[in-house]
Amino acid sequence: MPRDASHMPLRLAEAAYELFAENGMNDVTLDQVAARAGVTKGSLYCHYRSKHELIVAACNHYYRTYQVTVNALLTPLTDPIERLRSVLELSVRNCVVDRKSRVFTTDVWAMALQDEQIRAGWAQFYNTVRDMFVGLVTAADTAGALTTPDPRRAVNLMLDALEGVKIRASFEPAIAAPSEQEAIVEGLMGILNVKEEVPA
Amino acid sequence: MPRDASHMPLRLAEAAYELFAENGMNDVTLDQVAARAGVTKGSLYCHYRSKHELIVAACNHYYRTYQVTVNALLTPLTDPIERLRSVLELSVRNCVVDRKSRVFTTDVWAMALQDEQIRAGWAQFYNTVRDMFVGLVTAADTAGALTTPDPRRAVNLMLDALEGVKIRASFEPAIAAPSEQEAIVEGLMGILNVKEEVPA
DNA sequence: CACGTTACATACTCATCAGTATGTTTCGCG
DNA sequence: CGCGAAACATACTGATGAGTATGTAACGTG
Repeated sequence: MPRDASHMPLRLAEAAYELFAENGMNDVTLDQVAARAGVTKGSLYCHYRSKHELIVAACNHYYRTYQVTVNALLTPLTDPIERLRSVLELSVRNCVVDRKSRVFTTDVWAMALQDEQIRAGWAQFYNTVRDMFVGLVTAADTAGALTTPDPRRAVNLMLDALEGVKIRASFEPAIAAPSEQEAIVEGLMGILNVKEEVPA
Repeated sequence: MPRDASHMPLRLAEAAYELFAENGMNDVTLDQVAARAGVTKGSLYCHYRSKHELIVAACNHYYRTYQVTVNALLTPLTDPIERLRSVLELSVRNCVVDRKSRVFTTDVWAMALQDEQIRAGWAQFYNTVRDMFVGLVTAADTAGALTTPDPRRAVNLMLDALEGVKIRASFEPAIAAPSEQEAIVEGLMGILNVKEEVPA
């Protein structure tokens, strides 16, 4: 066996994610990615056979990182409503503050429209996230902390709003104000927490 | 004055929009745009000085078309709640059914992240749309059809969800089912129609 | 009906960048 | 220790496509 390069694929995927998330996938060359990882394009092609493969790797890296972050946040928490609120606060903060994440996911969405594999990857990631939220809502529901007749539907709408917030944050810097963020979290909680129906 | 070419800028902008909305801006060449408009690239450059200028024109064409469509829908309607619901139904149908609109706006969002002018253009368009919705909600409110303490905030959250639906529609074809669309419209109405607050 | 201006076409340049061909270093293993 | 395989570097190719240079056709005007 030659020298140990088992860390290189991840190293390259991270470098790719960083650059993609700063400048957009179209404006990043493989030379740049290789340079940031401390190698040259020739070496990059030892580990990925095309730019497309590297993009897929960068996506998977992003998905995994998200999962790890959320798990770390949830592990110490036990109160159902606190768990739900914490993830929402994290998510909103992320949408609003983290420009990198916005740039990257927006590019992924755009690319997914033309690319089956990217689309499937995002769909799977999104399903995982949705299942997690449905779990959190159901737990809060059985604990009596809220009442949601159709958790899955409510979670869908709430996640839709969350993605919308991410987009809007690109156009309205004012959204970054703490009071705005709180209000958004409240709004999202409101979507999940269906109160008594008013009879017509 | 030579031959009348006053219609060419619009003609080219329309051709550009069509192609951008089908294949994404990156995958469309100026030769293609010119060809669809029935001219050649040389002629295109008589009316637009760069691809960027053409993209801006395509955006403005899209914005104007949206406004015209909504106005045509609203003109004959008078009942406040019907006006609100109609626009929501149109918007959801559009998000869910019209792939072109999805491809185009997603590309615009991605581009806006790197381009001040595109960003400003979308921001202005979005403000107009938001103001329209705030107007519709306020009208429905004064008519007693719903109760929304902070219309602007509610409209923001509702529009966020609407954009989110557009994204999700790219990954979940099942969303196109009529029952799903109705449920989404109900959800959006729910965001706008804040019922009695439950005291803590 | 010249003549100048503008629309439009043709044919080119030139920069960019994904991908490749080929050489060089590293290092485990027989 | 030397040999082979994998990691890495260097230097190239080739396609693509935005933008340009230059020529021609249409048409209003004096």
